[in-house]
Amino acid sequence: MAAAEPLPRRATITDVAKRANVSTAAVSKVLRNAYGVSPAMQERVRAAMAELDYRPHAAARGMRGQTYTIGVVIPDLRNPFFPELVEGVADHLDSTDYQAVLGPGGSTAESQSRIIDALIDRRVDGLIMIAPVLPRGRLEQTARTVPVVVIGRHGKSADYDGVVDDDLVGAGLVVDHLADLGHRRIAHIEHRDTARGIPTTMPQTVRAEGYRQAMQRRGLEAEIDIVASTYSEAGGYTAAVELLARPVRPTAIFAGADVAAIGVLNAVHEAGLRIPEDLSVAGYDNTTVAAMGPISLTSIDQDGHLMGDNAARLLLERIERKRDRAVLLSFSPTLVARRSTAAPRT
Amino acid sequence: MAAAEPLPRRATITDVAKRANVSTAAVSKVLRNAYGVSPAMQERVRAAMAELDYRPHAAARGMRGQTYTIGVVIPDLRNPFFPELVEGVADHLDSTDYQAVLGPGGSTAESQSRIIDALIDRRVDGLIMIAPVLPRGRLEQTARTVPVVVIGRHGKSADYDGVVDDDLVGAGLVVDHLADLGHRRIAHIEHRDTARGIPTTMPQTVRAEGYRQAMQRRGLEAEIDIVASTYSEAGGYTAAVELLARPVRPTAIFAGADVAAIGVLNAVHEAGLRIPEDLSVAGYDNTTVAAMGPISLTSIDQDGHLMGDNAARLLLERIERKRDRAVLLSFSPTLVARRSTAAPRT
DNA sequence: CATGTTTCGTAGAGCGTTCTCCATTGTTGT
DNA sequence: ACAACAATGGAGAACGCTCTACGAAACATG
Repeated sequence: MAAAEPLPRRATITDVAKRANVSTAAVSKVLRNAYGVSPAMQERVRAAMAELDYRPHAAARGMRGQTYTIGVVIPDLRNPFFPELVEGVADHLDSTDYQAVLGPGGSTAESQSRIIDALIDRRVDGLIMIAPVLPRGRLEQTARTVPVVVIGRHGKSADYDGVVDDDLVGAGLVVDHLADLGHRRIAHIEHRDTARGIPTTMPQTVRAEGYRQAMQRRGLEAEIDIVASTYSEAGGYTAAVELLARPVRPTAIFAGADVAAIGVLNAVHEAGLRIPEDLSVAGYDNTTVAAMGPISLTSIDQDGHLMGDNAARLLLERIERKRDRAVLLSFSPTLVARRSTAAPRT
Repeated sequence: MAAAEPLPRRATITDVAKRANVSTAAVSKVLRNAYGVSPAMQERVRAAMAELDYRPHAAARGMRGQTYTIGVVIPDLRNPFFPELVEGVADHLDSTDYQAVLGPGGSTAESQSRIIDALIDRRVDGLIMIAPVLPRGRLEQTARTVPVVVIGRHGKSADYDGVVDDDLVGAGLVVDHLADLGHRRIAHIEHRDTARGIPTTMPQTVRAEGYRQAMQRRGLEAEIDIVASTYSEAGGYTAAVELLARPVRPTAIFAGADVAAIGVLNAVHEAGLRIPEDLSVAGYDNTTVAAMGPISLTSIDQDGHLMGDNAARLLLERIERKRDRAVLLSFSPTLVARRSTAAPRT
């Protein structure tokens, strides 16, 4: 509307300094609320910043100090559990000067590596990695360059902090729930990574192990039946097809992830069987889909918001050097029973 | 492993220059493949970069030149359509020097505004905004500061480019599909924003208008029945409850978004009605949930990948000043018929 | 009143790039 | 042979901020 806005250039620290009749150093101090500035000067500088609508230039700050930017590496935007984590992180950071930025990581080690480098090139102050598939060595090497918190990898490390769901317990909850209902032939669908390495620390491995231990605990070791597939709709589908073709069918299927459970549902549907009358199905992650009426999937709920919140807290502690030892936080999940599980027909 | 890595400091342009026995200016030229570099020097510099494992420092580049970073503002990570767009953007950028970074925007104008500022403070070269809820003025003001492409807002602007799905056509496809099946009482669930402003350019408004026009075209203007609610599971649920309580029930419900359709499914389920025998339900967006066996929702598919790809292309054109006029690309959606729609019972 | 001790404020050198000149070549035209 | 010009490489000033010194007060101490 206005005819001539002569120079819509952004105000810099120099502009503010001129306006307030102080040095740029002084303005910088106010900005970082560093030591050595009188209330009077505080006031003047803040006023000048407000008048000029000044916002510090994060990239420029980064050249010497911090960027106040946290990079979050997220492998798969489609996984409905991850937004929960991100929201937890973002909410925590809202009360600080830091800002989260997401790097779309992709699901391969190469693409995740690329994104991590890209974020470091952009000088993030710290990195939160959600379920990274990187080899441990790469993780630790990165963690020595920049503060890192890893979400969803078990194994402890001296170089980074960790936040995990106790998948061992979670898998146990499912088995107990099904066994309590009277099931004995409880099968499990596991995610078997074709890639090399990182065996025991990934959630899928721990979930399978939890299933195994719980089956033993309940005296069902003879019924242990694990199908290796992938945590995806297609993976769940093929695994279910395989299980349904067994001479003696399982009466319950525990899929290691909700997405896979959906695939199971599809297969069961196609086979003309009914849930839960003919077969009980349980998932893991308690994603929003699980709660949907027509699906109503029994699942394990992890408090993603809480986990994200804690990850952010740990990272800030690390960035601000308030703590020297590495930490691994483990959160206990809970079971949410829905209509996809019931007592087996006798 | 190695006992003494004395200085794991990152290599800078100066290190490369020293190593190759040239000036930093020369290295910079190679980096930007600018004019005035002999093949011999090219070679030497590239070798030095490789040996030192040098990666340019995006933040520092930004001080004078570009950061090669594209900000993508995404309002809701839970919306399963958005990852499609992001993937399209990321794939396009993969073949360039640019890198996408996501800003978790939130669904309010304030939070989106904050994120946009935060990204600009971090000196992104351009911004892709996914379905922003900002007032048009704010959008254009931002667009005058930094190159912008907006996805999912109809209205044309001189200051930014746009990429949209032709929601008018999409809504028409649904009505035609249902009318062809023999339905007459086709109700529509609209997202009515409580916030002020931005009326005609938002997708929801266009979808409702498309519904209206199509109903007229099919001679069903007397049956037009729009319930204002929100595009969410809860919103779809309450709207459906309202519709099912009508003295004369609709035989088909066209929810403006898949999430809302899920809510409808829940309500119908609870009411003890069957789909599609008692009621046909259609959604919009063809999210992954729609395809799931137990849900099998007829929906409108937009090619998110293609839209994201084009948004990235437009943005790069704008950043590199290859084009002066603003552009609005409109993509035609297609209908995906599934089991949630069928002929009404006579 | 000379001497410490705080407290407040500024100068000015970086941080890792880009980019505008400018200097030095070698090549061409006359 | 000499100007004119293209091609190549480098010097050095930005960019917007932080941060280490250091100076100048103001105050307390003996």
